[in-house]
Amino acid sequence: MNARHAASFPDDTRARILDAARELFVNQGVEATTMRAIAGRLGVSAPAIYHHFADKKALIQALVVTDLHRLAAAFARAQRVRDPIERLRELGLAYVQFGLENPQLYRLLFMTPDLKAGAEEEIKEAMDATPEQDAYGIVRTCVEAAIGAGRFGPRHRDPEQVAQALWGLVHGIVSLQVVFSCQAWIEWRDTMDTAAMMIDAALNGMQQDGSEPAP
Amino acid sequence: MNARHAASFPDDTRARILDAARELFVNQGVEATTMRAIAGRLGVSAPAIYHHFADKKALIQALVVTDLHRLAAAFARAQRVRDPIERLRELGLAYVQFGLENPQLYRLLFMTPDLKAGAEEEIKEAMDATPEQDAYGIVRTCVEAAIGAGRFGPRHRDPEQVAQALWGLVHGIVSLQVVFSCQAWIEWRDTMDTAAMMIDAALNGMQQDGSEPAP
DNA sequence: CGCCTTCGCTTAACAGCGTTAAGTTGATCT
DNA sequence: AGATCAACTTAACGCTGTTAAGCGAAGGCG
Repeated sequence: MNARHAASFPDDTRARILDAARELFVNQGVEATTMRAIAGRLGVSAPAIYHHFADKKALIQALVVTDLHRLAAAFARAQRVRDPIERLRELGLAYVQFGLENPQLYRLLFMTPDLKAGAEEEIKEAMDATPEQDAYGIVRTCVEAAIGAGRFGPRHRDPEQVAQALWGLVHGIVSLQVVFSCQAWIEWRDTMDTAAMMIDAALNGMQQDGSEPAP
Repeated sequence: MNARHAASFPDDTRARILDAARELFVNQGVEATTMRAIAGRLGVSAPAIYHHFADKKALIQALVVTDLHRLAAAFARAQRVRDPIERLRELGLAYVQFGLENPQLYRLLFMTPDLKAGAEEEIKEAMDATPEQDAYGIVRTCVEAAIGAGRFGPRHRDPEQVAQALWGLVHGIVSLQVVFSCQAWIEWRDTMDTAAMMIDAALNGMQQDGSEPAP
């Protein structure tokens, strides 16, 4: 028999490391979480992790690739909306809600530079392998549908650019909140309200021509 | 005489520490810059810094308070535009340009959480002391002018909310670029173009009513 | 069966980090 | 002159991510 010995599950150690790391990262942040803490939670020593991941960066990257799918999953309900403009609106709101509900995970996925520096290939592969879980691809496809239906003005014919602009819009509103919410010198309004207002304004504005509105 | 001895300038050491720290932070990032490296650049030992700043966080915060004014300075040209809507557009473009030209400084100012956690009071004081250097205040004032002139639709009567939404819009576009520009699986468009397109769309959208555009 | 490789893990250790403690120097104040 | 204090030094601490070396059990193979 070439089955593994039944001391425990196949190679669940790698998966258990990822789970422990995710929990600690989400609860106390990435850089506040030490390799020793992750290992300690599993009852193993810190260097044991290095048998499964090259270093801390690789561990984080593996988590990022995995959890990018969670965002796409949060898009499920929004994707059922028929009208492409309405669908874009719902996708944007779902994005903001995802970020507000998982601020530390959001930080990990979208606000940590240098992190994805060496993982381009893996991310691309993960996206191509399961396109229904590629959040950016979902948005771009939706933009393409809106453009194809003639819903956008002449300045908004490039799906890539429009998708990037809309992503930037919602990402900015979420990440401002993540970074500055503790700053009381700004009278913060409810983030979901602000996001809804701005998404509607942007979508409305893109449905007009480039012509000036009445002053 | 109660004048200082003339061995060197009054207490320029503190200023020299800030300058060295800024240069290293901007060139290699905050966490890649060590206290020993900052001190070494001045020819002093690392603990010497602790006579001028409580810890690394305080050093960074002092730098943030100082350099927030640089952004306001970048707003100077845009503020000369008469029309409030046009002025908002130029402010947004200036913001994006500032971020793209100083990506590491931008990261330091606007993308580093926990950093400003204990510095609320100082930032607020710095803003109140020199309101013409309060970048957020400039934008909010401009939004108030646009609202006062009746340029915005009924859903956009709250200057604070509109200012936050517009800030989020430009911040998102800049920070996506800072974090994801190295990711080649996205066909990035020119950031300034994307920003201009989206700023115009949002401003246009806010100038309409909340009514639906023609499908 | 006995050897021997390989895997998964251990303990020990290293270099580097931010930071603190204790001592030294030199200018200033009384 | 003697005390004081700021500004700095060197030495060291505890922590980090990471590497080196070794150890025991599992499994293939003659």
